[in-house]
Amino acid sequence: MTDSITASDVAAPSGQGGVSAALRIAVLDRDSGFIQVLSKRLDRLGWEHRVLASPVPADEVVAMRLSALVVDLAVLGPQAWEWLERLCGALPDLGIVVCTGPSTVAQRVRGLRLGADDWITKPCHPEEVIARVQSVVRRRRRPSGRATETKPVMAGEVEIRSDRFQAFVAGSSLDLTRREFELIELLAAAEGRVLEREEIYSRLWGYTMVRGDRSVDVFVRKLRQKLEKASPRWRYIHTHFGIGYRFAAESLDVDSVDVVVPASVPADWDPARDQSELARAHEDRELTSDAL
Amino acid sequence: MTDSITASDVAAPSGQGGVSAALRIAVLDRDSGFIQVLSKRLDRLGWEHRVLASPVPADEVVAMRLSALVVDLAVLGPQAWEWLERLCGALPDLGIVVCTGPSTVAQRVRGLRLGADDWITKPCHPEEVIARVQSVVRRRRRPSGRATETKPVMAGEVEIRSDRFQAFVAGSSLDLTRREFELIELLAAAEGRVLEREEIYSRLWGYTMVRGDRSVDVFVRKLRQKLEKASPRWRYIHTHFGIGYRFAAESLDVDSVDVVVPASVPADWDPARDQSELARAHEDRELTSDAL
DNA sequence: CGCCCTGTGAACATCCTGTGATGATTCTCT
DNA sequence: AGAGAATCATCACAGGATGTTCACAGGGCG
Repeated sequence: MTDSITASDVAAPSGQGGVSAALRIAVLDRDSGFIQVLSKRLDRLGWEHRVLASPVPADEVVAMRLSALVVDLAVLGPQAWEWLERLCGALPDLGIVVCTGPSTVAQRVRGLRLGADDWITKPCHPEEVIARVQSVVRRRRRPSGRATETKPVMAGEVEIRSDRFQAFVAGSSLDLTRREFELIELLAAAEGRVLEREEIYSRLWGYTMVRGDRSVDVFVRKLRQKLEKASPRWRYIHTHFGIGYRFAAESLDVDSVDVVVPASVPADWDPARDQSELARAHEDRELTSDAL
Repeated sequence: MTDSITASDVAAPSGQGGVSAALRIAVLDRDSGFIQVLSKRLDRLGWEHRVLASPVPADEVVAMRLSALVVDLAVLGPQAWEWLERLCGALPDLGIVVCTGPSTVAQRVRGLRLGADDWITKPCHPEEVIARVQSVVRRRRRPSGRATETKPVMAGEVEIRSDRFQAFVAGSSLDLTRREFELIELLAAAEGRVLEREEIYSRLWGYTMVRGDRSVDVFVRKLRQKLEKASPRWRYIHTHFGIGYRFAAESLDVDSVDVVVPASVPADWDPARDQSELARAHEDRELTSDAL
């Protein structure tokens, strides 16, 4: 196996909910060199991460809402097995990657049997750690689907529900088509920022807009019609001449002078989504270019 | 590696639904010594297994209905990456463990990124291979553990009983076939969310849907027919054009203006994770109690 | 004042879904 | 093992929903 690896080889096919959406992981280790190098990589990936120097009770780990945990068993001392077992029992959905010094086959087998998802032997390349964490999380994610990310977005009178691919006003559906929904979702996610036509087009259609294409305008019109019919006292999509469109719910009622309600999201919303996908291709490229 | 591992140490107590329930795996390798030793272990575990000496097209792998595949990339030759990628793409639910000779970090990262679930470097102990396969499969299986959940799900007039693989209306069975039942179960479990065709397909068929496949539609139709016949005053499966289907019981009766009853579960429902967690810890404990 | 941009409606092409039928495969019972 | 039934995979076709493109009208901007 002497193949050379190029960026295109490794670049992952950009899936919707791609594997490399930003993850949240913790590293339980004391090897400062390892931690430093790994942290740097994690930063670049845009993953939230946290370094722990000593064993943490399961409850606290729960509270961290991690996707995965990288742990050096050496830190745990003699109670390593017990701790590992308890943690795996308490958090069956947590990805656990043991990354530790030389070990026997028996130890590795035991760790894996106790519930660890992978076992890496130090010294190891941080990139491999990341790849293995991704692999573990990828497999973990599939079942739960998007059950977790079902946060409705509100703006004015409309409620945008990604889980239903629909927008609602007072409980009744706007009956949006796929593209219409993608459009309102995109605009609403921009939280009042102006989006240029080109950007809208490339995000929805996946390729760059050719000059003179009126598709975006047409869909904006259709959306406006449906919004107007369902929620006449509000304006949602605002034209910015020569630039594009901005989404912001504005009431037309006289009494409420200037009610402006930008698209809002639940408090614990994770902002990194959009960027992460872009960052991803980027990331992958870097990953393999320098590495190895 | 000083510990000696004997089969009895690790051999799974023939648990009924344990992690080590019999798996079905294939080994794609030509290293006769390795194969022989591994096969012997697999026999003792009671796993169905099959040795392949040369790359097999994805379709055939599908037909084998495997839990996992252990593969030595050396067997695949230069097209190893391509083959791996295609296989992972087609069978997102298949556990893939690469077990191959010395490799670079880059190669391992690449393999994992392409969809492999683990990567073991030869020479390796067969017990570790087995433990890693189990680890991969354990993670994969979690969601589908329906054996224990015997809570009937109600939606409109239909009652879905996972324990009987049937749905009932007013006590009489709909006589659903296996696929039909899996479909209604999947849809109902989504609790009113829209499921995309691709997702439905990959969850029911286990591999990725090719464009133009109408299987999902056909089964939706069959389901609708049976539901319609048994419960004419309700609509259950709703089409979302260009996306997929959504399950929600809606009454057609005029008096009840807009009765919408999303799939619900009995009041005493416990997000069944509890049980599975318990079950899991249990298994794991057994597995390791004697070992090492 | 003229140019370019946007709003609008409609025609057209395309894609998607519902449906019935057919052949292949698997299962069951003898 | 073999016949028969049940189940599944696949196809072709029709109707409808959706997306795309066009032409024209109105309005902002220099």
